[in-house]
Amino acid sequence: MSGKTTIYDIAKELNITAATVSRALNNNPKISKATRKLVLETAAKMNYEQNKLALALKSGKSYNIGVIVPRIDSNFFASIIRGIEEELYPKGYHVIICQTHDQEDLEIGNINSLLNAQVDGILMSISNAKLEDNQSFQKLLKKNIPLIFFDRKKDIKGVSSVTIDDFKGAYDATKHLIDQGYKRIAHLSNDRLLLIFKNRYLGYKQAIIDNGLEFDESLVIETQSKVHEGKKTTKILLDMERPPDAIFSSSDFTALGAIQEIKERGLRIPEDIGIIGFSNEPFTKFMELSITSVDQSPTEMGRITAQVFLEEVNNGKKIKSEKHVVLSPELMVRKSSRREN
Amino acid sequence: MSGKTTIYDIAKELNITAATVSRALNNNPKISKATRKLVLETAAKMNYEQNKLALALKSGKSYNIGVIVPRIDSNFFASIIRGIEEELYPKGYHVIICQTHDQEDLEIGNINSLLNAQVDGILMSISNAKLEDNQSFQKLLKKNIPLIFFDRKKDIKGVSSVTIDDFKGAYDATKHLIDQGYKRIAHLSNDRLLLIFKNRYLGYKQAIIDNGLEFDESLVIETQSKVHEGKKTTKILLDMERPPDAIFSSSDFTALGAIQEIKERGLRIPEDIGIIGFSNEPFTKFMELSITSVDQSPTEMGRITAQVFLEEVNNGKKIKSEKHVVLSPELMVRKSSRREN
DNA sequence: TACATTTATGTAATCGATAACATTTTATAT
DNA sequence: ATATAAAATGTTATCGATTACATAAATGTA
Repeated sequence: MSGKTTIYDIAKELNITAATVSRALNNNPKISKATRKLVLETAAKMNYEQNKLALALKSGKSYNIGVIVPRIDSNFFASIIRGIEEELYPKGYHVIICQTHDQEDLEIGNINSLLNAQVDGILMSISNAKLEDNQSFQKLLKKNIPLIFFDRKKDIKGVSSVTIDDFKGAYDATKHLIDQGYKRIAHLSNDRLLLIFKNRYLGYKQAIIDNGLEFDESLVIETQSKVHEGKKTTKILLDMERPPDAIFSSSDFTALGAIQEIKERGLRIPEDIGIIGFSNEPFTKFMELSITSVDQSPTEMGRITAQVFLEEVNNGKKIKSEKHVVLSPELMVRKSSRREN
Repeated sequence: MSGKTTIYDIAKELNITAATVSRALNNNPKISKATRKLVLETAAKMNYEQNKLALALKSGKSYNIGVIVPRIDSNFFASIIRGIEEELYPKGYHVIICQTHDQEDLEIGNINSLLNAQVDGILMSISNAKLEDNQSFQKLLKKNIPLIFFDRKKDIKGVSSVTIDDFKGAYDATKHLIDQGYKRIAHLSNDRLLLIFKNRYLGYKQAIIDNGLEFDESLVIETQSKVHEGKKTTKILLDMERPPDAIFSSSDFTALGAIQEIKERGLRIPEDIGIIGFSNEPFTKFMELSITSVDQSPTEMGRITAQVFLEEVNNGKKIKSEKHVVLSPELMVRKSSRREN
């Protein structure tokens, strides 16, 4: 009554064995055309549907993959997940989502929880830089379950990654500001234990140096990726004896906070101060004063992460080779930094 | 070597049977303290971890639930998913995400695919109004698998839903415009075969009528939830013989398009024309000209949807009772409609 | 016709955990 | 010390599908 037709039901109905039914359903060559046809028809009639759970237990492949992100309700991560899902669904995979909220214990808990659920792979963006506990990762590797980092990675032997060239993104952004004539460029940084922020900092610094500007460490301030934090930090910058005339922010949200503070002080953007954010969040384009930002093509990143996973799976037991895909970011020049003409 | 310790391994190690191991691990009372301790220690030593797949096959509960949305990379749906995940993860559930991209075949495909994966329930926002094919839904119900609609629902007997009071949201928004002195209010609608848009239209209409304004059907135009569509439609409105002096849009994106068109014509907001959107997308608050919008508290909606699911699961075989939660929307009044003082 | 092949089907084990039922061991009462 | 109850453990079937191996049926060959 409650659905759930199994191959045994079909077998009984036709007075054959479950093995034969299984073979018929799987296009196994060792079966007569007549029987196959009969089984297929009966299966359809009885609304048979394969129980993937049983298959998974038998085969050791669940066709589920886990995706771990700090949070899902940010355009960046949501877009990555979109890309992953679109790439994997056609191949028969389902995507399980876990959020860590930047909590280390949840990060580890999620990994274990996904392992218990027998996922075929884990794609994740690590949230905690201090996550010294490589144990959970090692466990994955020992079990030969593909682990792939996207965006926020950790250097672990045998683990592939898909990231963007944060250094280049930052370098290009800073260079653009310099080209626009800005001389004293500040940088709203973030926890530099995380590679992405470290590299953005380094790219910024290199651009300053390469172009003969004075590099002033006091113009670099670490803050959190929140609007009000950006505002607070900008207050500090503007109150300096020699305030900056441009700000390259490692986050669109802090860039927005900076804009708010700058406007409150009656300063003009981009005439008096230039602003660039990072991530190309949708709102940067929507603002009347549109914000120049670095696009990370997150959907593409998700797609490629999924592809790298598929490659590893298809590679099977072969040599576990790391693959590191580095995508090129694109500077989206908008009003907040375009001073010419 | 490759991990995967099973209860049989532990049993062999201790010269007992798997059943005893299972009992020890599950705190079954029928076991001696000594054996339990021994098993627990050995399990820890051998890095045992329960295979949820085997458990799922045996128990018929996968502890996976499917969530089907049109797309995940919109703040609204991402926030709902966030709420769902946060509510269900602590209860041991994993959330599987599927996107339909508003395609009917994908919608049906997703349901079947999730069914095969033996999910314990499906939470979804239907994307296609024309989805006459109730077959897939009936299949779910027949199998006694909880199906719960959120936001975009369909009236199906036995199916619970969590929605917001779109009528009220629209009514309040329109009433607010009227209170601000706007006299000729247009409505950017959307496919009214979908209940949410139908109800927003009805709420708008009722507010117009209740407040003695003239209801003019030509001021209601269906469009798609895209910025450029909103712009295009607004063009039509502004070119009318008697153009509107306010626009209540069923989407924040069309509201944004409307603003762009209005500004290009040199009209002032909110002085000449008032604007209200729907959904309270993050950017509405970030804009310099912040947009008044109707908040749908999506994270809360997700949470409650999950709770309704849990209730149905715990209800077990009991009377299948529909539950319809209707959340109250909140009007977020911002600059785009605040004309007084 | 008799024997070798090929083809189709059946049998039974397996994946890992659980649980009803059976059996053994230990504790308690007489 | 013996009967009996209670506690602990073992045996085995089960969830649903797959598959190596065994067997039966069909076909081919001499």
